[in-house]
Amino acid sequence: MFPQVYGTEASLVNWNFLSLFNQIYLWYPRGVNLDTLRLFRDIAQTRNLTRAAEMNGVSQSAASQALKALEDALGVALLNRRVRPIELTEAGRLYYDFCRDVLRRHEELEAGLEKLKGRVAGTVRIASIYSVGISEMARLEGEFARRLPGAELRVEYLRPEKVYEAVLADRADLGLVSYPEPSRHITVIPWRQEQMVLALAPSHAWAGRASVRPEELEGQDFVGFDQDLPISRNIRRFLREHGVEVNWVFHFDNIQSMKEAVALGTGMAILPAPVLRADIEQGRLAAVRLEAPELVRPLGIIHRKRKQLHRAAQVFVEILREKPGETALLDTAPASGR
Amino acid sequence: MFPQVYGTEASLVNWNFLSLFNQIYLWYPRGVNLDTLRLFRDIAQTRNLTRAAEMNGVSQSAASQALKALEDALGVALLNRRVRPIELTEAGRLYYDFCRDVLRRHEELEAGLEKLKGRVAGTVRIASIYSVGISEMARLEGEFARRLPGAELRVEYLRPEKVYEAVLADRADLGLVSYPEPSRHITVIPWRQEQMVLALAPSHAWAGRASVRPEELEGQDFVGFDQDLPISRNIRRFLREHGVEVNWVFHFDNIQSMKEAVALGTGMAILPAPVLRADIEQGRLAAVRLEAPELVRPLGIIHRKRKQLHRAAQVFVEILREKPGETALLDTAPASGR
DNA sequence: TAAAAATACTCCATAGGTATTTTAT
DNA sequence: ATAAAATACCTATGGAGTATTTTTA
Repeated sequence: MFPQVYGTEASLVNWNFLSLFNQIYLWYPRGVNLDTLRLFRDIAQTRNLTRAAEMNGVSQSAASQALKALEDALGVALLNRRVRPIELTEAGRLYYDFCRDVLRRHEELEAGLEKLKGRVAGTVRIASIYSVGISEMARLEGEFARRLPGAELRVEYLRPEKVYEAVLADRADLGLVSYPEPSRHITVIPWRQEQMVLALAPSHAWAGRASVRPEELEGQDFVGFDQDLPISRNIRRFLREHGVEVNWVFHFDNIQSMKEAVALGTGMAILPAPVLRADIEQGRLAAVRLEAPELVRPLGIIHRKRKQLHRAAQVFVEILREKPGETALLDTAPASGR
Repeated sequence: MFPQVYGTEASLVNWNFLSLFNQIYLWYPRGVNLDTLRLFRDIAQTRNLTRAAEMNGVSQSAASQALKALEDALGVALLNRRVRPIELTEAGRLYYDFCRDVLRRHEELEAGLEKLKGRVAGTVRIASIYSVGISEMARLEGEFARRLPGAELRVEYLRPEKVYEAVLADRADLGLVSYPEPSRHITVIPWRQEQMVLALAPSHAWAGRASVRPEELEGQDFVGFDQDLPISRNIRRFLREHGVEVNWVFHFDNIQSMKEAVALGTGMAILPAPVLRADIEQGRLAAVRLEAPELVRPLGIIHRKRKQLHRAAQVFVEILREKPGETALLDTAPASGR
């Protein structure tokens, strides 16, 4: 708090017993904030650091350190670690109650503020890239409505840069993007990895095949993404690594155009499997598995750093993350059910 | 929260519109914790950032940044800055209530924990170096008793290193030391600067003088502090800078022994004025002002970093800091009253 | 022996400082 | 003109990650 008050004079001085202490006591100081309270509440409830850490999107190590710092700040042990599963001490119970009270009070505050802002606290505003897909969203919307019957979900489909813009300007609570890029203002929550497959015109000779090896792509006509998109770089690196050169016929900056070009037989394309589902079902396109499990498109949830997500938005994030990344590994066949 | 999840792959990629945004939006993210709540409460009460900052021991700049971060996190303005003095918005009032509720709840928690620890929440445990002096402490104790009639003050006088030890081990809430040294575990709150004066035997020829110039010290017999104490280095640097060489007769590691040596006429000494008061009054020692206003002994309050000081301890710190540093500039004459 | 928690080590984001500019009376 | 608040710029630190060790059942 007053770190460099004596900086000029006294910190040149070194009392040797002090440097000694530095070696004796090694600890991990840390600020206590709402995240800490949530974490401790979850630790108290689950009696499991690892799980609580996971629930709060941090590592087990971070949870352990936060806990230690908390105990240190309070000057009292909150958990009895001599037993498994861990149990709360008397002080721990007091602190647990404190956490719950404050967290509840904070929810009230949020509700009050949302009301002021003239919004229903239950409205989640999503900005999404086109290629996340309507069908996927419909499923999410259903689940959301089931869990929070009173709440509303508003989804806007935008070009990627507009998604970032909407989140930054607080016109959207959450953004769904591919190759999510954290920045000073944007926090990324990983969502899922979509398997990339080879999209073909249904009339193409390979249309019926079970899979294709990368080497077979040599010299084929290809429809690609604009060169400066991350997904394009990824694909080109992949081809390079397999020593394959393809014949780029067209480049587009959006998946819709690429699909059309492929459907017209202009060439083949490497695309995320989920975006092809409807087209395959309706016979407009065919898809073949590529023997390249590493070729995926990461999707992420973005939101403004430090912005406190309200309850409904948190629930939506939970729903998104519930089905872990592996939706993506669905085969090229029209994925059965959900 | 998930900072390097895509670190390996995607952060090599740079979407140019993102870097653009980084230049457009410049803000100051910051965690919200109890300090923030206290700060905002004080801002709301004083309607004055600068004053509130001061009350919380941070700079005006820090307060401004914290406030901005807070508004950002909440997504709503808390203050109307178009007027002076600043006034709260509707949201600001909501947040102010929130702050008070949480802060009160936190005090309850603390009280509960202190009770558990078997201590009265009103007991402040002070570890102090000897030379802060009994008389000074008596005054402080009186003021403390006046403000918190139920509370108890327990003072232990220790050697400097033991003071640090007691604070580190949480055997003391606060420590009073000279040349306070912040460290990984210790936070320093500046307290006051004690003017250094020339201590003489009452029989010494200079005893009646109003002041002495540094140059006059050349060749005099001196009683000094142990060489490796910060105060000793300070004094020796001072002499060196004035091109003066004195004749060191004895070195001691504590002020009491030095005073005795001086009283016996072994030599003169440069000592902090306040520690001499009683001896001067009782005629055991004389003191003369040194024409060296820069020669001071800084005193500081230390406490464990991140340790939450309880209410009574906070009050004690306030009392300590109330009389700002200039007690120290009292002349060598037996300081009149307070 | 396996699962959970604690610790070692590292990195970079950020809280907060000083200095300066902008804003409101 | 002046006092307060905001901003520019910079640095030390501490929050949180991965990797490893220690602990309990």
